Amino acid sequence: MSHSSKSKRSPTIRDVAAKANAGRTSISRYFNGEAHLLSDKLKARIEAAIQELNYRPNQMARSLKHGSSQLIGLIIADISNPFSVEVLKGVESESMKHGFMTVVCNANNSIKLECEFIHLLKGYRVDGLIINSAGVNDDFLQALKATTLPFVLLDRKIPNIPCDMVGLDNIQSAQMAFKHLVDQGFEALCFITEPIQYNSARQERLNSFQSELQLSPHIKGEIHEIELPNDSLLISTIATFCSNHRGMRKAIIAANGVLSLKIAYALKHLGLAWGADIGFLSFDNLEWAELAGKGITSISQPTADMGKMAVSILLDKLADPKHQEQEHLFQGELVVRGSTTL
Amino acid sequence: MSHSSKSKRSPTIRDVAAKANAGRTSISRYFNGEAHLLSDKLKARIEAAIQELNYRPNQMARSLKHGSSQLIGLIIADISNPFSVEVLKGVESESMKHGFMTVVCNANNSIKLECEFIHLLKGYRVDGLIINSAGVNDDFLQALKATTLPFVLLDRKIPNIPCDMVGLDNIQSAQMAFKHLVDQGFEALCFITEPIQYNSARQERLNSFQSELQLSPHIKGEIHEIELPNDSLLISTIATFCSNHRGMRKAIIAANGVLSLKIAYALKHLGLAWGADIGFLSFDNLEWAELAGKGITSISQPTADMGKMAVSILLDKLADPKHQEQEHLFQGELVVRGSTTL
DNA sequence: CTGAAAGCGCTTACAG
DNA sequence: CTGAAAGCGCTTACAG
Repeated sequence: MSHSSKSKRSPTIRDVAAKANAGRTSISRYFNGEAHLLSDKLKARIEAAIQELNYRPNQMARSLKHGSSQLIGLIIADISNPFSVEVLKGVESESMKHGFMTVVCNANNSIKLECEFIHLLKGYRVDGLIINSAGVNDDFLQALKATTLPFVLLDRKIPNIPCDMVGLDNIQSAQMAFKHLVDQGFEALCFITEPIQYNSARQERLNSFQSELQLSPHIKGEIHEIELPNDSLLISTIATFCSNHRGMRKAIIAANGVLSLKIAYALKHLGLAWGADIGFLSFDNLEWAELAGKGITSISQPTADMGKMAVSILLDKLADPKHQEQEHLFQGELVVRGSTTL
Repeated sequence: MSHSSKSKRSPTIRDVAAKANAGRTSISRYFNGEAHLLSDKLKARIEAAIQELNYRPNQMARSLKHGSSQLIGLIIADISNPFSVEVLKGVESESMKHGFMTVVCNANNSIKLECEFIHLLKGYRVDGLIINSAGVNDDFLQALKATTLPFVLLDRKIPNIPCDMVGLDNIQSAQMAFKHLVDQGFEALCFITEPIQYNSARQERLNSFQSELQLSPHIKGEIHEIELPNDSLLISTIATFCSNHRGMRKAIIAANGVLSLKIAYALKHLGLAWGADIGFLSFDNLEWAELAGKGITSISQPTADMGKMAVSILLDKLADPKHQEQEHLFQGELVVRGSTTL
């Protein structure tokens, strides 16, 4: 009984060898960069047989024998986040360039699912992992450790453990955001983030904001952690912030793009126009940032480059498992739009 | 020499068998739903050994033997399109539910890359393919045929060949869009699409629009195929459309979401406010549709459901290769916003 | 330049 | 209830 959907099973190296009147070794050589060792006649027969049978080597068998699957696992915290999509594109193109395929898994913001993916990917013997973690908790660390697979962290890191990682320079970025708002004459700033626990990027952005605040006593600041989705809390938080700072020039800072979308809706709901009634600055550049109202000032990240860099670091690690851990931080770029120029 | 990054290679079924003082068959049974055949004592020893070694079966070996990889390949024309992301989420969640992993490939709108992915995925012996094709040309059909893999088409179909496919009811959707605009009193309609060649969805939307136009002689209509990116052509096309129809109530229809974004920028560039100076209707619902100007009226697709349905049809096909081809069309939903209520 | 044979880590009849 | 052995489709020493 055949397992393939069509009646014929896929041809194997054996079939090709038979048809080409050659040994299996020669077929294998043909596909493994050793074609030059073959005589022209043999090579011609092999090529004909491959053509005729439409043969493709079975990667599963290949991986099993060779020990490497030429697969890179990419675990994404939330594929709905445009940030992640751009990262994915960078990872995929760079992987392909080096002969690897990417297996993308969307953890849907669930650490549990993320751990499951780690195990699944290990099962398929991916050569390495690139992880934009949904959250670095103990379960996650446990799972990661259990795989013994080389990995690179993206955007988020593990506290107190040197790891390969690529991300944004959150300290610099938050400083830049803060400075820009102060320069624009804002006097009261409301920093809103999703829960920072288990998430180093959010922590760094928040901490950096807090430090700046302490250095600028004349600026009023508020910090709020809000777990999404929670539109009503978002709305009431902003409303309260506004009523607490009447008469002052106020601005909101959204710690990431997903939040920015929600905040934009909240502001709309409250009838507050960014760039007129209130300032608004967003981490992550959104494709619609110029279209909404007067435009939304953003901290832009070189997302695709971050994906590429992650692959590059992973390949270093694959080539040399003892390679020193690398931490590559990219600078954020401030894109000024109407929302912060009252 | 070890291939793993850490010094220890992964434990195999052999190691577990040795440690549990059992045969490999029993270990295999334990992992294949035949644990009930094992005596409690044997089972206990096996579990202990698995724990101790942190053993996970090698899926590559499993696939090789079993003939099925439990992998579904998903080829996406353009992952930057939010439509695709939603589809991906549907496909992934439904696949997982049935014990399959999804291997996502982003063709980046390149038919060439798409063909390459088809071959690569075949190499890894995925059990089936879900394809949101970048374009159905001869190369694509050739590649698809060569794989002999079961497949389901998403959003786009192959002319003249019955295939499993899921997509939008484009005829109905375009009619609904047309009717809505006419009902709102628009007199001149400008339908803009990316090139329709090799793309059934675009063809259907365009054709349906054209048919409606013929049934409504009092409505002026224009149709434009524009290959992206081409901001200047977009701008000049719209400008010309407007000057050709002075004094009439005008509206633009964007054939998909990617185009809508570009058109929104073009309108902004021209200083035309949708919902005031001109009407604007978009196929595909965009997350920011309510935030931009007065909001953008959209034809919304049940994208995640489409992904799930695709998996479901593929599984039917896997269970019974002779299963009758299914074509599942979803109804579009009109979401009215400010852009079409002048 | 070429090929036979062993073996990668599993599963599945088959035998007990 | 349990396990030895063959074999999935490859690659890699090894031998000629």
